[in-house]
Amino acid sequence: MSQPTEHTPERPLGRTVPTSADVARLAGVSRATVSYVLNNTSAVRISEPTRRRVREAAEELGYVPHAAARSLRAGHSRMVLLPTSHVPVGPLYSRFFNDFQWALRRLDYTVVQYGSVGLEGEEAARAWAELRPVAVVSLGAVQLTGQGVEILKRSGARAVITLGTRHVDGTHALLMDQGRVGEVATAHLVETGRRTIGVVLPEEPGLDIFSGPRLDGARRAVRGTGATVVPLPLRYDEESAAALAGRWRDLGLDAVFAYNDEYAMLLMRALQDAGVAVPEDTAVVGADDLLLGRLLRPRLSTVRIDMVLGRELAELVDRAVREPEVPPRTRSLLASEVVRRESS
Amino acid sequence: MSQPTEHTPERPLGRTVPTSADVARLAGVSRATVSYVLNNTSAVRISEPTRRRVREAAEELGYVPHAAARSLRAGHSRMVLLPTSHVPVGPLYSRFFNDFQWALRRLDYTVVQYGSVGLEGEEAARAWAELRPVAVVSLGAVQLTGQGVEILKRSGARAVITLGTRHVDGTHALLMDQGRVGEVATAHLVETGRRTIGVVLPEEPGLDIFSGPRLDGARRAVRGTGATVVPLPLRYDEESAAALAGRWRDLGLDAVFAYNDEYAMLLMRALQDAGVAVPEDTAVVGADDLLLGRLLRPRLSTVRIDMVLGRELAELVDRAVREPEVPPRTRSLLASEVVRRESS
DNA sequence: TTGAAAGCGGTACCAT
DNA sequence: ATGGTACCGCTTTCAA
Repeated sequence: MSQPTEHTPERPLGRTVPTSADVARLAGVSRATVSYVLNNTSAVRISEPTRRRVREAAEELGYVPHAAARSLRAGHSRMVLLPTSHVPVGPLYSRFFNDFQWALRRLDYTVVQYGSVGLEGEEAARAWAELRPVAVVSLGAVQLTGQGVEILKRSGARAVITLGTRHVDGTHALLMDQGRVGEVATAHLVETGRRTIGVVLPEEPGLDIFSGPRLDGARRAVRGTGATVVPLPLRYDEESAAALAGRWRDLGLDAVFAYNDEYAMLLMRALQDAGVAVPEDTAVVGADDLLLGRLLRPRLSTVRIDMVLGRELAELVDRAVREPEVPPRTRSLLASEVVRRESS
Repeated sequence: MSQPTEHTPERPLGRTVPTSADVARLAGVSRATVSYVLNNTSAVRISEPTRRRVREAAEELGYVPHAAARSLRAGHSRMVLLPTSHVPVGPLYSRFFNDFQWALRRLDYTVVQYGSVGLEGEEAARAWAELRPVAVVSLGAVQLTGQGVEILKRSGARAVITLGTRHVDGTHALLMDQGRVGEVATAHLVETGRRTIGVVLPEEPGLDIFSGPRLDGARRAVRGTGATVVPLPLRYDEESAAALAGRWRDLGLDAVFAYNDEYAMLLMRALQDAGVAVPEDTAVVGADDLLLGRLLRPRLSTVRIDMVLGRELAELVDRAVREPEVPPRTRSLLASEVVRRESS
């Protein structure tokens, strides 16, 4: 729970912020009338001259309604809270995110991203709950606990939606089946005759929630085929890649699923510099289907991942808000498909 | 209304959100006492047994204070609003952004990103003003007008800070001198004997606020040298790059500043495919110093851009909030430096 | 040590 | 067609 603000610099502001009372005074009407006019309340009819006077007064004062006061009175808000911490870069996510925000706005929600770096579990949930959002959509940035969900719902959130790799109790969980990504990539490599398949595990923080399930998927794919999977920790820098490439022949690898296209490019370059031919000696598969991969030589094989549409998720949020009695369901949504080019 | 679900009888939806009055009732004290205890108000001394009863009651009810009510009463908030629209991807920006949020949080501000896709100028300012933020930091996503700044300040914002390429009246403007990026890149090309220098202008929306100033900077760099600058519109796809590369010899270009490393890679690949040798026939310079560039062959020359530190900006925000009487200043902050590799 | 009550800025019911 | 007014949840005097 947050401490009271001791900062209170009771410095007199040059101007005081205009309220609806100021508008009423200037227009010579009551606060009620101001509210009716500015909200176009249909249940009440206000004469045209009065409307004009109110509008002009509001304009002149630069009046802007106070969202906190409004939602306090209304007893609810239209705020959808999106906790964010480390921004997952990448065009795929970026596009989804923009679509999602745009769609929610069209549904008349106020989209607010709450910077949650350094917040964890229950503490995070409490911080979010203070804002009394009507819905919380956790994009996997912060792991939400069952406790946290309970706090949010108790404080009035009508929908809690998680987009991630794990199911959380009490939420509409949208599972991004990362395991499937590793599975299709590895299956493809096995089918094309590869036997000893490396799987890159980025050492950068935050990526393990994706890379772990992908490795599991890869293991599923080789089960019963006689092929084997070798985890390959890798930092996103040239030294790390060169070191790994230097051990390549000792490792006896003839294929690698490189986590994504960027790591794939890094590793492929290092392999080529180390005299390992791609795809002859070693096949390389990335993921994300970046333009980047098509520019490489050989052109990079990849896994194309279809992320949930922003608009689709926005509609799910809206439905969950309007019908909270519908029990939360878990849906899986990540179609993964291998795009074979020249590197495999 | 919704009937209680038989499967989850302990979670009837109609249940109301606990308030401090509920806590007071359960603890057998007044609301004032609850406030004192939960806020650790030092001016008032409450007996230990009472404190415990209050805390236990709050815990049992899952009480979370209502931020809107609190700031309504206090007359101010500690919210810093960051309007966002299209997420500018890229590790440079991403890192800055995380640092910035983290630093603000440490200064006890609540960082809120407000999704502003499709909002413009005054309308946007009004939407932000409704939340009564103590400060607004516009990262260039939405162009703020003088009018908009006025609206924000009138509604209580004690600091408005813009990070962008243009100065906006009434704000602390942090200018990212994009012109300098184009200037140093082009000067480098001129110094190494190039005469006809292309400057890539991405056709993707939103990038013109960067590319325009960069082109201007390039023009400054050739002034009086006899060299010339040729604007080169380019979409971020292979077709567009191939078409441009096909016209290369007709254009008579012997160098190109490719906007950034990604466009540079795209174009360099197209040039090589079209039989244009890099750097012999044409020198290529990118920007952003991505790892990507070091992986290309030839290794890509680039412009390294030093972005303002997140912590530094957070402190500027804090100072501006605490001393709003200090007049807004404009500061320039983007150190640009050419990193010469093999492509130029 | 604790409680009663005013009031922050809106909205909406009930009078007039 | 308008105005008076009782709230929403919380903090903070002032009184007891």
